[in-house]
Amino acid sequence: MALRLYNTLSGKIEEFQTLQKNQVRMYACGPTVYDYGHIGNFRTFVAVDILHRFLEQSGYTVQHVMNITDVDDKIIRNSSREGVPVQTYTAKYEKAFLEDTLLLNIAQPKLARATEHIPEMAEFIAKLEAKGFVYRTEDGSYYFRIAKFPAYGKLSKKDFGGMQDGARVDVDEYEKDSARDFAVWKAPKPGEASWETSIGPGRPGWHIECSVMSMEELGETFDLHAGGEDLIFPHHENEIAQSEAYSGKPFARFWFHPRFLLVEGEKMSKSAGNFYTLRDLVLKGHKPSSIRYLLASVPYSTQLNFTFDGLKQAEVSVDRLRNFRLRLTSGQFPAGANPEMTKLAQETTDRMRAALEDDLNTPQAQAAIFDMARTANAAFDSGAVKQDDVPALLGALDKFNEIFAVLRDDDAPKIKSIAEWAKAEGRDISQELLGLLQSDALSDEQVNGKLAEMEAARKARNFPVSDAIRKELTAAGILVENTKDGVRWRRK
RNA sequence: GGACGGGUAGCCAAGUGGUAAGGCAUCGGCCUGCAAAGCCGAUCAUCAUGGGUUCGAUUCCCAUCCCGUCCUCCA
Repeated sequence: MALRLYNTLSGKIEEFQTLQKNQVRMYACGPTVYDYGHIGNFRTFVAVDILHRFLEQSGYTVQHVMNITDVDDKIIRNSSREGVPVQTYTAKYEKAFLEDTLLLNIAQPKLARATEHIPEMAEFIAKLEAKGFVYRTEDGSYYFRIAKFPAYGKLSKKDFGGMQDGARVDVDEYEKDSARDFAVWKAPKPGEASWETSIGPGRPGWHIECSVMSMEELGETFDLHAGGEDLIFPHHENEIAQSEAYSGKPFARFWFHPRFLLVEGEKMSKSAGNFYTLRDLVLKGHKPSSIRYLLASVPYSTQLNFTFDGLKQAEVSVDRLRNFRLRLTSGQFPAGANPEMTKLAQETTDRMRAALEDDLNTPQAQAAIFDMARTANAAFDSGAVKQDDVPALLGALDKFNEIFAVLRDDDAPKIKSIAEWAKAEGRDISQELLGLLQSDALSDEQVNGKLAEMEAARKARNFPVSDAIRKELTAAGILVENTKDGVRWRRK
């Protein structure tokens, strides 16, 4: 079997195929760095990351490029309002974005910054102009002539054939030949950032950077292009027009568009008061792993309802799997092997693979691992898990984690950097976050020392002392479990 | 208004032409010095509403209501 993916271009689920065997070349639209990333942004980036990880798990080498849009109207407006150069302004948010992706265990793609490719964009536009796809207006802007590109609309399934260019043309854009034509290059305006180039001064239009950078990094035709569903039109439609007009060849073969999320059942918006950046959530005391898990719990192809209740549930779910893993790594098992367990691990791995191959059905993959955990936990209790079964079970869990990336107990160190940032920015830090930070306060040695004391007290049946120590450790975010095989612990 | 996607238990949700995964929550039990973790059992779904097709629909078709995305710069 192979991965079957919904392709926006064909409007169908298709078998994913690459141009070169075992190699994927993909381009994902990244952030416009004008503010901190919100959870909607990260829903998209997590979805793309899951695709990336599953492709690697499937044996592909993945060449993954992501743009950083570091010049646009909003950036120019905000930076001038703050009185700082564009680069200073964008550097801050780019840094924050990259830290955020680390928080969520998003594998880092190769980055391509718009402002570092301005000369190439100018050349690209010059060639399009030479081919007649682009025209220059009196003020020095350049527009793409949609009428020259009959396939326009094939991605968004819009029919522009019957469109009449009416008299209803935007006042600012009176020079365009057709209202539908879009800017590939914007003439400079007083006080705005602009670049001197071979086609004159100005700055790039919104779409040109992606055409230029993706083709530069991945070739004129590559395997997959991703971005939020809102980018289908006009952004990706325009990219296709520019790129295919330029090269005369098909641009990306697969188009991957994660759907939007809702927050508490409603559209996320600042005015509705349900707008959250990733950092907002962390400051409220939510773990990055819970957030990632929740974002991955609904297929990318359907809308996700992001709720705080769901976030709590996600944390408990992740804990369950972490506990299961702890049992596997710290337990003592009778010698030998139980074929049932090996079979269970294999079936689980197969189920997860089949689920993900089915257009990345993440909840079914999760169901498979939970089924395994339940069955294996029951087998644990009855002593039916043997030494030789452990690697197989752990292996299935690892396969799961290669995709979902939530099982490491590393939330506390990650949160620490956010807490420091919050302090520097003068943001409020919740009690919950302070509590989470606690779990990193004691070193492994200190924890083990306390545990030794506790065990000694328990052996002496000095329960008041052992209970006091347990309480102390719990307060420090350490979960202690006493089992018949001895004591084990992990950071909550 | 047009195009498209969705409405499944208290919550998040998968899925199917033959009455429905998984997680969370709730209740009871087992285990346990306590706790934690785990297991077992139970409760919980007329699958938005109204029609139609069919031996049979939650799954296909139509209508209605609701939600979301896009219809030029929002992931």
